[in-house]
Amino acid sequence: MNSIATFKTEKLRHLEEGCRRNGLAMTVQRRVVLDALAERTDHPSADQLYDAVRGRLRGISRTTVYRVLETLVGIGVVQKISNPESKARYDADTVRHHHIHCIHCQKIHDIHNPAFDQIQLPTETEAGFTMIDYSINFSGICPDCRS
Amino acid sequence: MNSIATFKTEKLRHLEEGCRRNGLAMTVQRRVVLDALAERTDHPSADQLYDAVRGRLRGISRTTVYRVLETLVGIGVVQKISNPESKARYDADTVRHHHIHCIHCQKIHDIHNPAFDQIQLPTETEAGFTMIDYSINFSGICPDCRS
DNA sequence: GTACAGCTTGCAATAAAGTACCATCTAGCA
DNA sequence: TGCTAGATGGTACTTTATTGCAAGCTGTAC
Repeated sequence: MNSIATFKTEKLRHLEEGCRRNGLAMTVQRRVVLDALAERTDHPSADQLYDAVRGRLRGISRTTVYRVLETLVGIGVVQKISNPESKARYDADTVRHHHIHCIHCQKIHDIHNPAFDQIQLPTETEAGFTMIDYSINFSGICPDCRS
Repeated sequence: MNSIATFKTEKLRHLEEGCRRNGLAMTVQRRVVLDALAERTDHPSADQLYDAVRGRLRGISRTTVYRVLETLVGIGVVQKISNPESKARYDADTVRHHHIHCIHCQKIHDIHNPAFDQIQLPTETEAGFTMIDYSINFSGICPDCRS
């Protein structure tokens, strides 16, 4: 019943494998940042993650958190979420899923619904892009903001 | 054959109506910023738009461009595009359409394809959000970056 | 276990993107 | 034409992100 713990273990293996494949070191910082991200579903920004991580690894620097996140994105262990705010938000879940964001408070919630995964991904658009993946961005108003 | 000119005229009417409805003034700055945005399809950032607009309205300030864009978004004449970069990008096209962005150069291209507009928009998700709209974000590699 | 090479980190400085404040100016209206 | 609310310009500042470099740590070879 501890699905977060399972997910974290899985992500850690993902990180080990990614580091090995890319000749990168398995540092404490990389482990801790990934761990902190994997246990939340609110798609935090780099600074939010920095705040969370400072408590558990004294002395870690803000720069490192930014750099680690970029590295994790680079090796595919973490993804950056598309959002209309002016800052990066991260997600440890890298399998295709979708998001709904509240237009008032900018909260982002996951949508795992197989009905939305049936979109026919064209191999080429009219603009000549090579398609890789897609994700649906729903916009709406969250329960907290509806009052 | 001058569809950009037609679109600009249409947007200008849209702006007039939006200003009237909201008790806002029709300033030159608002007109020029909207005009500059309406003639491009590359979803520029506020600073890119500032550069474009400086040439045609001497003395316009960066602050004003940022403010005008927020106002235009507020009255629904312009929209902010969801993107994984850490800056806002704007679009004068407010009817539902989708985007593909190049993971290398961050170029964003429009996708107007009725096949992608058939998604069944649930009235409520499991998270209790009230749904408003959606947009599909495709990711891929653009022709220029494929070399 | 020790030592080495190279990647990583921390810190400080800097850049980029966005916001706040306030005096001045302008659009819209009588 | 003159008045008034609201908008702009300019500056200062905040937030978010990036760069450069010295010191430190990871992974490997012995």
